[in-house]
Amino acid sequence: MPTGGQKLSQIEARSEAGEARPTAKIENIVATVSLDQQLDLRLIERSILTVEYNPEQFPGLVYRLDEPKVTALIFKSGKMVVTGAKSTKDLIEAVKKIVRNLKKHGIPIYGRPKVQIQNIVASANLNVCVDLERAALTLENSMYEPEQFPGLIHRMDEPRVVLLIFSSGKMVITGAKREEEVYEAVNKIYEKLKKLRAIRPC
Amino acid sequence: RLRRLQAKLRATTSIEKNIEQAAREITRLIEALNLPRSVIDTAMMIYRQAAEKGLVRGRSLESMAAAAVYAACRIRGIPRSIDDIAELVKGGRKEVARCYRLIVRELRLRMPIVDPVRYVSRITSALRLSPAVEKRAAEILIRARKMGLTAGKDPAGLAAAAIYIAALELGERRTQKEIAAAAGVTEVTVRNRYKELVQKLNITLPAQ
DNA sequence: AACTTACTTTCGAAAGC
DNA sequence: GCTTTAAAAAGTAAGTT
Repeated sequence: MPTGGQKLSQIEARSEAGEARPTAKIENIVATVSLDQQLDLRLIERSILTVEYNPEQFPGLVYRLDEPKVTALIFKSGKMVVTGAKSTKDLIEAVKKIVRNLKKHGIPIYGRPKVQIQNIVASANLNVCVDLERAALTLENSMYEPEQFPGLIHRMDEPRVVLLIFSSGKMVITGAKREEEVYEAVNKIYEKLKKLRAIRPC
Repeated sequence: RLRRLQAKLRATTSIEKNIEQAAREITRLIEALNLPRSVIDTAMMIYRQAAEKGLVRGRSLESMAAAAVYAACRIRGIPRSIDDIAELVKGGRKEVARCYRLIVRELRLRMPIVDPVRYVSRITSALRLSPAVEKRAAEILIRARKMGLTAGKDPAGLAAAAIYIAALELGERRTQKEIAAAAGVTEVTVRNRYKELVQKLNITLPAQ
């Protein structure tokens, strides 16, 4: 078990004994932001030429920021969805930049934006291969349909996340609301696969 | 209390009528796919359980019936892809797949993992290959699975590659194009699987 | 045959059809 | 349910060169 509080991404892939250790990386954070005010999307569309806005197709206005590289969907209710951030810091920085930019272009913003993380997507590597057939037969709440998708889909109860596990030992974790849940899920699935003897050397 | 009884009776009648109609649809699909009659019983049992759990509400009967047939084929080890079945209904592959996942999850069905060996005879017979090729292809697939080469790969592609190799070994060569068409995968997939099997199983093909 | 691009699966929120 | 966004995993597909 890794040292408490330390992020898996900072932990070495292998201990001195040579035992494989999982590594994880946050790939995408999806968050909602509330500005608590109505917005005139047509005004934003006229002021900022780089946005996309097709209300017939989708009610949100698409705003892309280069640094941090995120995409925001802005709605007339003053709520938005920000996707693409690789860290909480990037997310906060991006929201500040977007609000600052709107103001700079003459769109008045009154209150402080309220940010809520809705989903965290991460990739991880157990650094050992997984016997998917064995895992599929012994792991609860899992689905493995190689005709349709090469990964085993596992719905974990606690933390409540979904994992896409591949035979290479690499995986995708999604549905997490806190970064800690990602590391918790990776450690938990690693221990469980070991217990089920569904781990094999690569 | 009479009202409740009537409502319950009405609901039961409604479900029974739905199941009757589904039985006709399931029979149609099974005949169109040339599946053994025994699959009907399994598919009907699955559909009935799904209907009784209320999984049919708001979903097309056609797609749910197709999903039940696909699940029945899986349980009975009959090699039919979800596309083979989905192309016979208007909902499309995506909806049939969604219904199938719903059925498996809600009824907590333990689906056996698709065995590529099951696809072999279907492909070899379409190409008029000998039983010897069939037997050899199965051996290759069993060895491949033991070595962990089949995880995550499309069983049809694996079967196609094993047959390609077995046919070459036994002097009954078929082109990758012919085999790919019979298996319902692309030539690129047959080639990729074939290369990996030959390399990792140390298979030596006859010269030329 | 290589490359490129693109689609399969998973997740969540937004507003409206 | 759908529409739109982003991102990863590994396999398969399709179009070019």
